[in-house]
Amino acid sequence: MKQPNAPRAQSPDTEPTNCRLPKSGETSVTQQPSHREEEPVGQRHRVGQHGHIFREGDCADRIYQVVDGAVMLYKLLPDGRRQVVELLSAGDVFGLTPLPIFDCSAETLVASNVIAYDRASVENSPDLLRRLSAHVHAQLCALHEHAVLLGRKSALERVATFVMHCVPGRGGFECAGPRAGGDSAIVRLGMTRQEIADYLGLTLETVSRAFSELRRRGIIAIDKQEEVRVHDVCRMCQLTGAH
Amino acid sequence: MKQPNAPRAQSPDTEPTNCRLPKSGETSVTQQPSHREEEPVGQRHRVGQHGHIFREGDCADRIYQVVDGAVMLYKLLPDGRRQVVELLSAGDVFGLTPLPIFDCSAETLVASNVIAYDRASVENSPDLLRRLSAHVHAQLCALHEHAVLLGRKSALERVATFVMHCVPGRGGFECAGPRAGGDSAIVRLGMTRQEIADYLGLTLETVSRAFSELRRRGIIAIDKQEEVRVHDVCRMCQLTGAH
DNA sequence: CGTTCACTTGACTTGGCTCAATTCAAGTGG
DNA sequence: CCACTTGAATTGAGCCAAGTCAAGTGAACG
Repeated sequence: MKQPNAPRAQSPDTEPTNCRLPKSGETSVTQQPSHREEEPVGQRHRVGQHGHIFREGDCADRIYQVVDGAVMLYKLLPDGRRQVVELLSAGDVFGLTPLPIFDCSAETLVASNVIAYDRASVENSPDLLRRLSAHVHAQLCALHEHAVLLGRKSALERVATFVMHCVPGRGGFECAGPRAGGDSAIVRLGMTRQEIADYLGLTLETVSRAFSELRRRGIIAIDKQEEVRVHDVCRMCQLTGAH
Repeated sequence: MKQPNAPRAQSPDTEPTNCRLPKSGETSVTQQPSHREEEPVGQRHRVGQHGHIFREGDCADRIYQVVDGAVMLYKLLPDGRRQVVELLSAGDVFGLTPLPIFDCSAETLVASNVIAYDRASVENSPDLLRRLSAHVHAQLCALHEHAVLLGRKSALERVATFVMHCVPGRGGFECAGPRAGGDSAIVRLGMTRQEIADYLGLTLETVSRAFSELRRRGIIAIDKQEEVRVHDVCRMCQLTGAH
């Protein structure tokens, strides 16, 4: 047998154009204030929910940065299996590749603003390159972390880790630790079970079962399907496998 | 149950010093020719087989680049589960992190030469930063690819993918395709089954079984345990799931 | 020639996948 | 306001790929 959800991954609306966003001077172009004279300007674009910014294989002549919103990068195998390889938020950079084509597809999770830079000009602007690098290094570490999740964690640990990532300021390098007296948080997931599953390397059923298990244990409550109330953040953190 | 090989991952020789390599001017320091006047010089170090360059949590005041040899980056979970997050060869960059400490450990697979740059000076040298960036972008794409492997591929597909990565110039962006008349190759793995397993998110037994299965199918022959003869590269490539 | 260390193989167990209903939430229209 | 549709999430039953545990094999070395 092949493996997980081969026939289940939803096939996105296919319109194989080559560059989704309008080129310079077509629509919604906002000049960014340049830090120096030679600083390349980025074009600011608004992309609606579930809009594709580019697809795997498209000509990679631009580099993007998230201004606000949320973007996911994913790759597909020929038989339809999908893996979400990165979840991006404000500041994160995407579209980087050593090849002339993108290695993955980029789709917004919610309506978002992104800045598009000309690839060649980024490589010639030390200042911009340096500013982007800081974010890229953070993303590298996030990818390392995610490899551990995909390679070594159980389903429950994966879901617990995912939920913890949605709790701001906890579980990271400088976690404040358990706050005394009601260490709870309300978390908006902003993704369907299928999207979460494709990010965590699971099936949507397994993700659902993990949420149910967490609820059964009294660690979370599911308010509105997309909204999770974490009763005890610290206890949840224990379940991630990282502590 | 927790999950895979919790008690099996070998615990490396533990000597919790903070910076493994000698600082400037201690041993084996070779000045690199500087491209410009202000170009920061790197210190060249020779590291023996299975030598640690740094460990997760060490003070991250340097950035490294592989000159020759092979380096693996890995992370450990508190219970001992290990995931190899990157396999690096000549040109690859490591030690990048937004935090003041390394997010993973770096260990050589074979005796290697690496260049160590002062972190602060790299961030101030546009020229060096640009040169490193090209490699970093390639590594980002490799991490995306690896996330697909870890999240969505079967054991046999993972091992087939791994072996294909060891065949130079095949299976990539511009694969020449099946060569007429005896499309075979000899591949040196350079890793133990345990290391391969920790890279592929499997157990060493499963890796062993996958190799045996490939041999049973007549696709490979195992000459000297570390050396694999691939009889039909193209047929192997089919098994990776990517084609 | 025995010890060691890495690898292989077999028997058994199990976590997560597959398939198949149900349930739930949010429209839509009569 | 209530039936009906639709899409997402949940739950259950059964199965299989990969993990665990336990021998067994084989090459390397003193």
